[in-house]
Amino acid sequence: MLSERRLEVLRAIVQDYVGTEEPVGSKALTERHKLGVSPATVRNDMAVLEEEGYIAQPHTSAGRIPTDKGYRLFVDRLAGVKPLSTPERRAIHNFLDGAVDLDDVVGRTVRLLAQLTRQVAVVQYPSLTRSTVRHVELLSLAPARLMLVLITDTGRVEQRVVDCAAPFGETSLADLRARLNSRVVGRRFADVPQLVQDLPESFEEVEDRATVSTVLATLLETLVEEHEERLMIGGTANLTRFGHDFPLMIRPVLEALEEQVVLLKLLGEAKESGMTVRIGHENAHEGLSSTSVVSVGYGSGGEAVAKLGVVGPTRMDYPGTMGAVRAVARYVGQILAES
Amino acid sequence: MLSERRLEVLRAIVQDYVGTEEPVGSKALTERHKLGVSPATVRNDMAVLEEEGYIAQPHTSAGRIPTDKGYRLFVDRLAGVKPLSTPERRAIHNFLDGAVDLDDVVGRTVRLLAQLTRQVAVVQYPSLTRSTVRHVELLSLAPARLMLVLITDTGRVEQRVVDCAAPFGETSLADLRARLNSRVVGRRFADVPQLVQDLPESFEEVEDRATVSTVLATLLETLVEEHEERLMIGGTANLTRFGHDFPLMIRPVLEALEEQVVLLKLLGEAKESGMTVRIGHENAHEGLSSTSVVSVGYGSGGEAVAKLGVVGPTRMDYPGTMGAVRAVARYVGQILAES
DNA sequence: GCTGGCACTCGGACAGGGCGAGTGCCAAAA
DNA sequence: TTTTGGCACTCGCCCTGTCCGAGTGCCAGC
Repeated sequence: MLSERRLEVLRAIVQDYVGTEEPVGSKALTERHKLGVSPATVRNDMAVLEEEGYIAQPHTSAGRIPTDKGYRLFVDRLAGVKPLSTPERRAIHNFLDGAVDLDDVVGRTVRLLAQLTRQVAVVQYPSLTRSTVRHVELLSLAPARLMLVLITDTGRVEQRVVDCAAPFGETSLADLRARLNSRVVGRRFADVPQLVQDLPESFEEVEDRATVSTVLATLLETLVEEHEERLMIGGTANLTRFGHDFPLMIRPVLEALEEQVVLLKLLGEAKESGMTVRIGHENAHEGLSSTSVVSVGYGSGGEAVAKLGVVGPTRMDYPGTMGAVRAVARYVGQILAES
Repeated sequence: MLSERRLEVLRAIVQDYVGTEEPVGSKALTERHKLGVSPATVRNDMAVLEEEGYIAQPHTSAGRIPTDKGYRLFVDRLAGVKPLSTPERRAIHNFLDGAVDLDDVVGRTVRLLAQLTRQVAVVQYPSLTRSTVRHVELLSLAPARLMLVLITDTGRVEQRVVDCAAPFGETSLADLRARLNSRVVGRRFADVPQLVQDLPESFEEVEDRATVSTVLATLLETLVEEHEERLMIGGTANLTRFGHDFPLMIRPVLEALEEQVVLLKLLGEAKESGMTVRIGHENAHEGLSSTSVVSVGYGSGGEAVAKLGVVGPTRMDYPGTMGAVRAVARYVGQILAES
């Protein structure tokens, strides 16, 4: 177990390194922080911290930098979440209040997060399966061609064209539309499958039954498809602030960010509730092994319907970033609840 | 006027520089290309080309590199458009054929273009104003709340929520829906405003007239709004192949790419028909002053409904890039026409 | 357990020298 | 007039050696 002072030394190292981007030595530490001990003592503590794997030195005769394990300890035990300043809060409100539709909300959120944290922001669209149905619409585009439109309580709209084997009459269409809506409106998407499974049987015409089945199949397919998991990223220009070695780091990160699948997995790995911080090698994807990901769920009501977060160098201002991410997530939740 | 041989020298310089990324000297030129003259002659030609501003030398005693003006001449008079290889064509088909909806088409196109050209790809969604209406749908979400859904022949779907002052009955709604569709289906969006302007008057109830006006206002607003001009970008990881000085160049480019407005303006400046190549400082945005943009319109029928293109270093393989951009645009056009 | 002192290590910055690619100019050849 | 070979010159790059200083580890003393 590390003594209180050693933890204090680690905290100081992290803070200084995040600020200066340079390995921090014992002398500088004692000058900038009131540790109440001499550099020599700090050196001993550093030796222990290094022994334990919390810090490392890039080369002999250089200062120390925190390891992933060091950041982990810092985040878990040494750092709080820094609340935002009043101007920052106001900025969030100003920025988000003018949004007109869901695309706009997500777009603004991405830009806001990127600006606030000065890092790469990732925002997932509210997931279908966790939302509730506001309305289901069926329209006929051509005799044997329907369009299915789903509207969620988070304002998301999903549409899909359905080709039927046989023409489907207007009355049957109205009928199906009414029944469908009466069953699913207000329910969670996750519950939809079992709510509609017996619908085809209630139609008399054989052809109609087939059509209804096709429509329902499309509906269910829409719900499970990966396509539901859209996301938006922004602030990639902030990658240039990565550090001196950014030319080497930036490429794998950009590549990872281009792969929606990777990002979705990244967010998917985060805890369901509360904020998740994944540091360096804790991220499965190796392109992201020198980045940290701070993510949190957000939602219109009590529970999360999607996640958002930022990706930045492991050497990031964790308290500030966590504060910004949390604040934005909360406010986006409110916005969605209102709309 | 430059002699034939001098043009040949310029062409050789561009080709070599694009290939090697290094200033090219007179000796190397004569070795790699069969110019039939000695290095000394080439030196004289180079002196003239430099005098005229087509090439420049980064420092004394280094080789020459093409200037923007040099690339311009190269593109205009010296280079053809390189047709794609058979495997490349096949790749386009394979890649694009599986698309299920418009988002998917655009997404695949972006990835395809980025991969083919190894540069940053930008694809604009088919514009509303140049598409034709396939269907207009009105649904009632709540008594005084409607949803307007627009479907275009290019498969694009746009929806908007309309809040009305007064409730709007089901019959009025059906009535409006029918009238609206009978007037606009199959027409170009650009013509919609004048086609619907007298609709409110045909309703008897004063309240209904107000509602109809509101709905139409929203409809027209949807058409003109910037929001219509969505686009998707991809392949930003290719920016790392920019050259040795990429750490300096990449930032302004990333910043420019984040600004949809900038990109839209960029594409907007391109010619309506045929391919447009903007080289270096020809681009208005200064962050892009060391990049070239190759863009072209694409569309489902004869005329262009949107544009797509790539952004890369001025030192790019113009013939190859132009070939890829043109081929992709053509095939996307076909895909859209079929769907 | 803390502190001051001390020798040691090593990376980074700086300067000088050699190398070589490339140039410009010029006089001679075609 | 154009092309060519020759030649002196320039200058960026790389390699080397040196110096400097920050930072370390260790140790003896408090």
